[in-house]
Amino acid sequence: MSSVPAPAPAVDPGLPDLHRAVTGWYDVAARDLPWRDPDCSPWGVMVSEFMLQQTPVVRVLPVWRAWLQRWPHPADLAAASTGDAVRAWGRLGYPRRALRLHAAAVEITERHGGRVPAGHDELLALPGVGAYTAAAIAVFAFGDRQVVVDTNIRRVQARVVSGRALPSRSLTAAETRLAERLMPEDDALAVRWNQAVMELGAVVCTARSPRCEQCPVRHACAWVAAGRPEPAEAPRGQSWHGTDRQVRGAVLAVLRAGRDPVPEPHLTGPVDVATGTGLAPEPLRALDALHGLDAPQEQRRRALDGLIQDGLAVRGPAGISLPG
DNA sequence: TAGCCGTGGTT
DNA sequence: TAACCAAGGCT
Repeated sequence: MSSVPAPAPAVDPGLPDLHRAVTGWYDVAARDLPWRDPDCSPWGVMVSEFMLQQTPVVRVLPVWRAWLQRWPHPADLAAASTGDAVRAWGRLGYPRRALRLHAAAVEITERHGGRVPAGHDELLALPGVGAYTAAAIAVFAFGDRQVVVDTNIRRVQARVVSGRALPSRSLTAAETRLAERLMPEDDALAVRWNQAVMELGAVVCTARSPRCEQCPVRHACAWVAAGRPEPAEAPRGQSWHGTDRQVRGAVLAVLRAGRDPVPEPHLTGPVDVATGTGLAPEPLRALDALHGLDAPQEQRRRALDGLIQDGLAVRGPAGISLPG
């Protein structure tokens, strides 16, 4: 025994206190979300994780309910068309996530007997499942003791432990190691801990106006102790107006609004082509919005080509539509 | 790795 | 009001 080197010192001798404070707060303050229901299926958890990638909870809720109602099991979605998945995705944004979720459902159906796999590596191999989502499903659907590092947890760690206003732009190995050291050893407690820190970051330790007065660990927070210094680096800024992304979204909105193929010139041609086309009211409204952007034909064509390239749209004899 | 991929609420 | 931000993944 004496030859065994002493273990590295714990991050903080008060770690159990931290665990108690945060999970205790969570027990009282947690939002009642359907995918946190103990009866929620792994598939329900998985769908929620896909939808929550870069999309706020309040916008996910109604779409998630309708999705699970329509496709209660992976095989149900796998049997549907990708176009139906994209349409059901609605306006959640990043519609390629709908394609990836569909592809994942196909793979689960064909290679996992229709059941969401429980293993982290098998999850990670699914389309649209990265390090975060694999860990999240393993933890929240199967009770695994896995390290979850999302934007909320990164921010809480940056403030409470590192004393910085915001984490760096990209995830570092040090952050993952820190998350591992902070995680409780007990499996069940680790699940709650992950959920609780995430929730704390989502509703209290927010990016712009943190509600420190509501924070269960404000007295142990390094950032508060340092006087809440400003962020080290300026935010990147997400450009939108006039971008290809904006046009791409507007083109897809036209396709999503109706079932009938849209003649290609209506999307990419001169603006006046769009008038009196016999389109249903909804697609016509979306088409007006597209043309209201006043984007060059070249840009609209580029957007459409990109959508087709990505499998979000198909070119048929009668025009452009969502896939099959 | 940095840039790209939607959409709408908040500040 | 323009900018920022949101339970990321992929190339």
